[in-house]
Amino acid sequence: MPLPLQIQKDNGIPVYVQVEQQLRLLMLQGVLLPGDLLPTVRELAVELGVNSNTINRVYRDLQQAGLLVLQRGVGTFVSEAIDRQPIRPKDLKGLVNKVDHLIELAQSLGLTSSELGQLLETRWNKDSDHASR
Amino acid sequence: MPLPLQIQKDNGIPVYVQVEQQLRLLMLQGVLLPGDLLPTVRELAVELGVNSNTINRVYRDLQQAGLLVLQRGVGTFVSEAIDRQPIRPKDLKGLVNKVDHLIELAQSLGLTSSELGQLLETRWNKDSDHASR
Amino acid sequence: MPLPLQIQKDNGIPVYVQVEQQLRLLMLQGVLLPGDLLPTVRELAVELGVNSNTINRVYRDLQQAGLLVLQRGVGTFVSEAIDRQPIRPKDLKGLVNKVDHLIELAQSLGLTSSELGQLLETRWNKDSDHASR
Amino acid sequence: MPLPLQIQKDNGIPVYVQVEQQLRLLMLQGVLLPGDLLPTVRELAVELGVNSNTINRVYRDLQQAGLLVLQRGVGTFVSEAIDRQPIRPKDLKGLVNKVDHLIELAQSLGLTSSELGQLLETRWNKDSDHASR
DNA sequence: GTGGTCTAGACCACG
DNA sequence: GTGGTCTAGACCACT
Repeated sequence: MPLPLQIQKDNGIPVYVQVEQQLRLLMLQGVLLPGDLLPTVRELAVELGVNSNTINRVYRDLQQAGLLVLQRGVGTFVSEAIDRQPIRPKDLKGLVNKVDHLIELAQSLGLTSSELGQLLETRWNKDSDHASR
Repeated sequence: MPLPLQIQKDNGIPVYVQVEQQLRLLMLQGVLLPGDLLPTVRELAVELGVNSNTINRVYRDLQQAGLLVLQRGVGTFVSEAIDRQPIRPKDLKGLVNKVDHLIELAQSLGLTSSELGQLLETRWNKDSDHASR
Repeated sequence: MPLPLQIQKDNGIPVYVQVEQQLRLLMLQGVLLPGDLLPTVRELAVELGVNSNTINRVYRDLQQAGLLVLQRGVGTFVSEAIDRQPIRPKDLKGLVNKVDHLIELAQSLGLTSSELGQLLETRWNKDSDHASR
Repeated sequence: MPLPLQIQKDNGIPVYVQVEQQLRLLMLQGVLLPGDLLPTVRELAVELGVNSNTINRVYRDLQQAGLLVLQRGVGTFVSEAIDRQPIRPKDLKGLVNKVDHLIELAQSLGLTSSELGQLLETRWNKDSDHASR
């Protein structure tokens, strides 16, 4: 089963960023577990319809972040030594639930996705401001 | 009173995007109301410590979006004819409340800001997928 | 004055690694100081006779390492916030002196550069082994 | 007694290079003497936890370099006819001593292993430049 | 004119 | 067959 990755070309966000973020999310969700073998660079490139250089960069970046292990001639694996545990399914479910409710509310108020995202970021930073003072 | 704008240079998101989004949010929140006079391009540029070209672009973009009106020799105003009403303070309060709770939850689970943002975007698009089917 | 960079193509070590290492060394030596403006991506590429993508990668890697600050449309600078001071000229001189003596000795014994390098790495790791136990 | 070989996977340097360099060093140090029998390809592969193809390549390379002799059905031996004498224990001791002192100094200055290696290489080449002029 | 992304394709290094 | 490097060149985003 191929990974559930979807990219949007020409939405402004670089493809490699999109893929990286989605892979991070999959690891966070426990869909990708430590030791798992990822698709070949070329495979994923074909699957997503992008150049293999782009996937190359994705894998490399995630390796530098300590999330993947690249073995030349062998393949690419989810790092065994991720210092962070994936979220427990129950917690994840609760989180997604809240997110969905929030989205529903925002949409009922006529907000766009980016507006909600901006609001979220603003509030997040506000919190961290307080925390760091 | 200066506008409550905060930008982060070198966080990857273009400055002009940050300013645009935040101005949109302020209008949405009713902090900026139709007819309000905005700071001069130069004033705002100095205040934020950015190139005035950048603010120029912000104002231009928002004018094209119909949100601002530029009157040469007079100043820049929030458009009187915004087709969309700002959110009612009560609704906004409820929304921000939910956002804050969500952030709290996400932080307690060890998520980063960008991860939560990514999750939000994923779920938002998932919804729209359903809606469009 | 151009930066004193020299690369050897086809010596096995990737060009981007060579350039990165040499730039790091220049910062260490204080030849490149915080705030200094580096050559344009394209300039350096031409100067070294490589593709600009390669230099692009060098700058990007060093940015991720916190050593450079890239400003689109402006240029590339040595980071002001390097947490590490360049070596004092006096110390550097002493170090280079020792290095030169060591090289002389190694050469008199008929060692090759890579053999000395290997010996150095072996001993270095031996030390860290002890230290970490 | 097994050979004192240590490899680090995923440190960027190919495994076969690490093994080759360390074997060369052992011969240089006189740990491996002409006529000595080396471990079987499979043995060494198992011991180091690498693919036997890798060890195969190591032995092949070192044979081509004239350092090893492969006798089918018998085993692999250190060549009797190495044109270069191992370093005398006394000289080696002196060299290692200097290396250790250098490492100590470099570490006290906060250098990393690779930085010192880079410095060493730079100086080495500088010398050869002079010599060749 | 800055840096940034992406492509198509060649060639290399490793197993 | 893996991943890795590099090129030439196009096009984009930002100042």
